Amino acid sequence: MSHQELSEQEIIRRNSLQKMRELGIDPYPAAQYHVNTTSAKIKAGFAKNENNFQDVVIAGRMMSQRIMGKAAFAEIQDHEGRIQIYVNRDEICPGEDKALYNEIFKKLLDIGDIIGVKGFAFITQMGELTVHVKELTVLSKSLRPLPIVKEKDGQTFDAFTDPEQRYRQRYVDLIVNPQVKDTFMKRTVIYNTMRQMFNEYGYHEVETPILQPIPGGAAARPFITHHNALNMPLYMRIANELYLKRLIVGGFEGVYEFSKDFRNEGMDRTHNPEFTVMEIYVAYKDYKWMMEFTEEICERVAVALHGTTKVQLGDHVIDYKAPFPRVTMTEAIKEHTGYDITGKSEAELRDICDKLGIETDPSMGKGKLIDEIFGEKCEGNYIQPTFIIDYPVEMSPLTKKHREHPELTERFELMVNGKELANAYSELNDPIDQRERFQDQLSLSEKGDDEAMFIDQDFLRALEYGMPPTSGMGIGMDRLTMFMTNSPSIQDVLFFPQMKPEKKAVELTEDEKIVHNLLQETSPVELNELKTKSELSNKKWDKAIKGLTSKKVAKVENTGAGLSITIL
RNA sequence: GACUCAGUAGCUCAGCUGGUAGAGCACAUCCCUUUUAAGGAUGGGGUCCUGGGUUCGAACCCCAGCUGAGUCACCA
Repeated sequence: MSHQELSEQEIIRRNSLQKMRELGIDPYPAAQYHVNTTSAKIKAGFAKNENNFQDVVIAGRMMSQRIMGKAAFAEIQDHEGRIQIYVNRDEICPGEDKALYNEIFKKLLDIGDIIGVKGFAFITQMGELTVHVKELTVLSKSLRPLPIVKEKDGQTFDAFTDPEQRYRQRYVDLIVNPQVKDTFMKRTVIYNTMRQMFNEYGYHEVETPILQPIPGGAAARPFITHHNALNMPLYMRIANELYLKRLIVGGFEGVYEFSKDFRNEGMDRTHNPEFTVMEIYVAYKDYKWMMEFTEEICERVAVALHGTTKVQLGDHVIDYKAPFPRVTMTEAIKEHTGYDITGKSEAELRDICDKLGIETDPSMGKGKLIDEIFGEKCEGNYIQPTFIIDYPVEMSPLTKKHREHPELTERFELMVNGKELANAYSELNDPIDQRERFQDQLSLSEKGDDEAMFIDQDFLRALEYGMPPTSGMGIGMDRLTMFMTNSPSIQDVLFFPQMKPEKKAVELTEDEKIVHNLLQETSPVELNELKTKSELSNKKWDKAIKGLTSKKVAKVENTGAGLSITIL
């Protein structure tokens, strides 16, 4: 990057860096810096025992600086918060040489630089707990100015709020917006709470493949990739269900996995292409047991985060106090639409959809139609935690048939705030039934449902060896985190939400611009056609198109039928 | 994918009816030894998202595009 592209402030900071080196200060020292406490520990402990804080060493990022002649105040932010420091010229420079204060601290250090200080804690005349600095060490020079967010009496000034910048430069967001960091700390507390609980129960945390030859366990469009050495397609996993159940077959009686899943579908406030699911499978249990287990998870997580089962979420207070109501899908639909779907045929269900104003298409089977009715008319009504239970068999190909109603399955979804939070079954372990259900999915697929499941022969083989009765459950961890931290968007609970890559404006020559404009009208386009349209000479054409490809603005591909040019 | 809104200094934002681009913070120089969204003085800093068009003249109006956000659709 040339100096011309740098802003004035960036140039000044690079110059400061240079001057620092000239003064014999290493702006990026290698040696370990021995910190002996943190901002939060000083704040928590000073009032109880001042003597414990007469020799403190802390390090962090300088977030503000108030210089008054021979003395100055600054704030240091470490991983637990901020604390003020007091810097006096004659104390950090006891001899004749005052350069460390006059030059380094006052002029060459900037907001954002990382420093370490040694000193003692005291209270200023204004009542602020402060570290009186005896020794100051430069630990890392920052070359870019940070947004300066200020706060007074709970009011925030000049907040760094632009969502695009916050998501693209999450590191900056984390530095200047403490509430953002807090959300991610809470996310970790949620994981730790759940892990601890599962481990208390004696279940094993395991890992299963992300690259799979057959994407199974859910109805979703997968990402596809290619393995060069094997020369075969591989899919990114959409769920881990089928692998975890293989482990139950293998003799584990309780397994769980926190797993990144990938779905090649739309993105919005609640969907990111990669997201995290926790799936757990426990042998000799059924979905009724799993409901109580799920209640315990919710209660423990809420209490770990908030000290209570009541959690604010938007305009609602969600109470995760067990037990949650159990409502069958049939009851739910009857309650919110007035229609009883019991024993209805596909045609009758389609008729109900028409009357309710729900669009249908011929690829939808019975299960999908019922799912549509529920999703359209019922789902949004369940704000407080509610188990919706006993789903139609068509929409649950991996679930055991209901012990009393063979047209239903032993399945529940936990609804919170009108959205699905968890999904669980008494797992289907009859291999012959399972094979038939897969066959049914296949015929759905042939009807045009591109989410219907593939047949996983190896999974069927595993079931044929015998799987104990098992209950399994999955929780969307991102959604759980959103609910538990009152975050309105999934981007607020993912450090690095998926975004389009940043595009830099590229300088184009006149001829390149002509070709580029034509490409904006039609792309991809056949090479000779584009060349004719551009009306450029052979030489100019060649130069223009080579320029565009080298600047990664366009790409030339051999399609077999000829050369085709695509805009990037 | 559709619609709506937005893009101006490092950050947050003004910018009237189209007429030489502004403020606060930050930055630079200076004053000040317990300040605290420090204060005071002076100064520097701009591809007004990009490309066209209208116009004597465009940050502003029109068209196209890019990026983001929101709503909806799709999607467990």
